[in-house]
Amino acid sequence: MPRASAAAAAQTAEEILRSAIRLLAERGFAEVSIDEVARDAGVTRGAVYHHYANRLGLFTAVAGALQAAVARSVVSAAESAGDAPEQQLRAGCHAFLDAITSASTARTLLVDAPSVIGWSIWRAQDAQNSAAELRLALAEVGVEAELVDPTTAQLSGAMNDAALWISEQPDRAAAREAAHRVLDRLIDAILPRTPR
Amino acid sequence: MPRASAAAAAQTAEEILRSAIRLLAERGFAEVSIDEVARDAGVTRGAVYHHYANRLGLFTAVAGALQAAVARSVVSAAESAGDAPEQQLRAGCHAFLDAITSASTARTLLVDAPSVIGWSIWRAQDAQNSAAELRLALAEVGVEAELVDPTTAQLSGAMNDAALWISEQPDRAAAREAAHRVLDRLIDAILPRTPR
DNA sequence: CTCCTTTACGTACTATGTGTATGTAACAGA
DNA sequence: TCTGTTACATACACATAGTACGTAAAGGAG
Repeated sequence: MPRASAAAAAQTAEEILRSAIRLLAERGFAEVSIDEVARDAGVTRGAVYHHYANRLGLFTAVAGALQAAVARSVVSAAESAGDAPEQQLRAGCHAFLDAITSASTARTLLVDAPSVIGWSIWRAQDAQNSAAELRLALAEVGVEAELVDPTTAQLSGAMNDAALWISEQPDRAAAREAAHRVLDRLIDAILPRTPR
Repeated sequence: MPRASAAAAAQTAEEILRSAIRLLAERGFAEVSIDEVARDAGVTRGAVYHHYANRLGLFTAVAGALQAAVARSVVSAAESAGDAPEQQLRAGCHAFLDAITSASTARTLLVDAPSVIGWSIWRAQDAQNSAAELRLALAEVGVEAELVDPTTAQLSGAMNDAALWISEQPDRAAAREAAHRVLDRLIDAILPRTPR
C-alpha cells in the first residue's frame, strides 16, 4: 500500500479511533485487541501503533473523545438554561445523564475508564472537563466550601450509576424518567435551603 | 513436595486468596499476574489453577470475599440501630462507607470488579448482598415503588464515589467526616417528608 | 492392612497478544 | 531533483494465560 498524504493519514487515525470506540462500547477494553481494531479499521497493527503510543494510549484517546462530547452537551445545556445558578446546575446534571446514556458511551466512560486509566488519574482528567462545571455550579449555588468536593464526588457518582442503571433497563424512556426524578430530589437536598 | 491433607489444602487455597487480595488492592487486576500471586503465596501456578478455575475465577473469589465482609458490617450496624427503618437506613449507609474505606478494598470492589466481572453481572451479584439491604430499607422507608430501583442505584453510586474520594484524600478522618455529612443530606432528600 | 481411586499439587508446553525493531515507498519541502 | 521525514507494513521478541500431563500422597472401601 503506497504511503498516504497528511490528510489521508489524519483520516486513517480517525477511522482507527471510530473502530475502537465502537468495539470498546460493544465488548469492553479487556475483550478488544489492537489487532481487532486494526482489522476493523482496514489497516494493520503497524498503523495503530504509528498513530497511538500503545493500547492504553488508544484507549485514552477514545475516552477523551467521548468525554469531550459529553462535556459539550453539558456546557451547552447549562448555558441555555438562563442565568440562575440553580437552573444551570439542574440543566447540566440532566444533560449529563441524557448525553451519557444516549450514545453507547456509558460502559467505556464509566466502567472501563476508571479501571484502565486508573481512578485517580481519570478523575483528575475529568476534573478538567464536566466535573469542573459541576464543582463550580455547586459552589455558586451555595454549598459550603469544605463540602464542595465530597458533594461533587457523590452527585457525580449518583449520576454515573443512574446512567449505568438506565442503560440496562428494557424500557429506556421510563427508566430515564424515573432516574431524572430521583436526581432532582438529590439536587434538592444539596441546595442550601429548598422548600417544597 | 508431598501432597497435602484436606485441611492443608484448604489453607493453601486461603493463602492464595490472601495474597491475591493484597496484591489486587495494591496494584489492581491488570497489573497482577497469576504467577505473581502464586509466588507471593509460596506455591506454583499449578496450585492456583487447581483451586481456582482461572484468573477471573480467582478475582471473583476475591471480590466475593470482600463483598461479604462489607455486607456483614452493614447488616450488623443496621441491626443494632434500633427498629425505626430510617435509623436502620442511615446506620447501614454510614457503615457501608466506613467498611469499604477502612480496609483497602475500595479499589478492588468499586473500580476493578465492575470492569473485570462486568457491570451488570456484578450488580446482580451485589443485589443479593448489601444492595438488597439498601433496596429493602428504601422501600420500608416509604420510597415510591417505581423509584426504589433508581434510588438504590443513585444512592449506591453516591456512596461508592464517596468512598473512592475519601480513599485519596490526605486527611482521611476529615474527608470521612465531610462525606458523611453530605451523605446525610442525600438521605434526607430521599426520605418522603423530612422537616429540618 | 492393602489396594485403588481421587486429590493436590508441580512441570512442561501451547497459544495469544503486546510491544518493538526494521524495512520501504511515497510525500513534501529545499 | 534530491533528501529527510512520514505513514505505514512486516517480522520478531517477550510475557502471560491456559492446558495437558505427571506424580505422590491422602483417604476411604474391602
